[in-house]
Amino acid sequence: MSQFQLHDSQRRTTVPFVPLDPEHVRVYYCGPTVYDVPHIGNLRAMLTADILIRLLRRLYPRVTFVRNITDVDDKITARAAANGEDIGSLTARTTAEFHAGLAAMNMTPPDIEPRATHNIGEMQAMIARLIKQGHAYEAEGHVLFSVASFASYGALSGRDPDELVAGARVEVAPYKRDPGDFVLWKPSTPEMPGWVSPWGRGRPGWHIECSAMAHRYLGESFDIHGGGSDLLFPHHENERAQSLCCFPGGKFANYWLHNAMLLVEGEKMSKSLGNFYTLSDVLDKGPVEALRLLLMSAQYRSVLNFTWAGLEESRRTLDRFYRALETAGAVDVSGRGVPQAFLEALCDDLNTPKAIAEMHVLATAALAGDREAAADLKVAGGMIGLLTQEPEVWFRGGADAGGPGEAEIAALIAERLAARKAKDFARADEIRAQLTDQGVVLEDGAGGTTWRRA
RNA sequence: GGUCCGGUGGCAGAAUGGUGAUGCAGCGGACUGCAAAUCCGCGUACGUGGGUUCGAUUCCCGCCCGGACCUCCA
Repeated sequence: MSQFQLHDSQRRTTVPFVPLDPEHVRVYYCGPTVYDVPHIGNLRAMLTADILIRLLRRLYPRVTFVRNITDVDDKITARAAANGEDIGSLTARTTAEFHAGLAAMNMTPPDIEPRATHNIGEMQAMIARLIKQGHAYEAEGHVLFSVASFASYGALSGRDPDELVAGARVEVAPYKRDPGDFVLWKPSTPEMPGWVSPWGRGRPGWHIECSAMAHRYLGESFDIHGGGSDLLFPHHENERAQSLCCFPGGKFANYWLHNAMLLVEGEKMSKSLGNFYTLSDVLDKGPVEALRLLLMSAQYRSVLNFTWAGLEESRRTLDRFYRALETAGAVDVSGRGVPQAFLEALCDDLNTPKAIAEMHVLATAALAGDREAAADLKVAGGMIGLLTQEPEVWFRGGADAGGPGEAEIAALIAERLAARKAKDFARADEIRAQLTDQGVVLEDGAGGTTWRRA
């Protein structure tokens, strides 16, 4: 078995991955706050999780993948109000869109997908325990976590708590004992979502939900906790503080994984700037598989610059891979192992660009007639959720493909063949040009004329 | 301002203390009535200034530039 090594954010280095229990690897990922449709930045994070889980499943007998849905949050409340929509309706709709989008992207679904609103009791129990243990305090209807009570606060994100306070630009609420203290529970006005609690009707702070759900489904210690690098501080730092203080006997996450952000045409993409692309924006311009490949074209810890030219290049790369599979014809891949060089690339901290380069090596061999290489290519692609279609479907499109129908194309090809036999090349070229204009490329091969949609 | 990450050929993007992947694009050729696809061949890179070393793109330091986080964000 290839040695899997992973970059751990806390240790700030790449280390061999050693599971707490080799028979059962446990992973927690921060999922979406469901107030809007998924955008390509969300998708990059979700895809990083997907590749991680696919690899772990290849290496270990059992993997539990937990990814939450945050369905109570002030952004949700605000959006629902802005839409004049019921909160439950908004979260149900956006959750469904999220699921549909990830399914379209061929992403591995989580084994458990807990919702914050279904775990309020777990959160309240943790908060009560933190208060009892002296790590949290009540103030003006809020419950706050006391940063000063946790000696290693800042260790995950590499921040010095004292400097944090000095440089803090946050507006410090007067009831905080320490500017770095963060909310575990906060009071709700009657029109806001709220739950009865020992501290009054209120709602949870952002960070406690993940601590509570991770504990409930994975226990006090688990293997990997992941999310976007923007979550490193304060979200993950705070989760860690809460969980370790609540359960001092556990170690919470053993490895922390953070994917880098996405740029769009060289610029930062963010909801607040409003320059983000949703999945459907992308699908208007290219096949979903091309987006999937594009998001894997940079290693997850590198900033990825999303461009339309990049999407097109990814589509052409898939053309090449599918061409290689088409050239080989039907190959038997049942029981076939994952190609070693490809697997080793993934085992090296999920080095997807290198893995894709190995697929190119296989494609080159397959194009030269090596059917074993074609089978390897198919298996490698399948492992990372690519090359799942038949080449014919990729090139010619399914029943819903636009442009001229198959019968029409066949008739034109027949007419062109007759013209060529009669040396009427003007008419033959006219037909080719006509089809090219309609997005259909003709290819004259030894076995006759074939076609594909450009 | 603080903390952290990164700067590789026209583009994307890996590895590496000593012949620098892979793909796209470009150029030349083969094949084709013309194309497409494929095949063969070619070219081009290590932000910058020092240091360590027999030798640095690779290690160390300064500088410049870009990005992330510090505030809702994947």
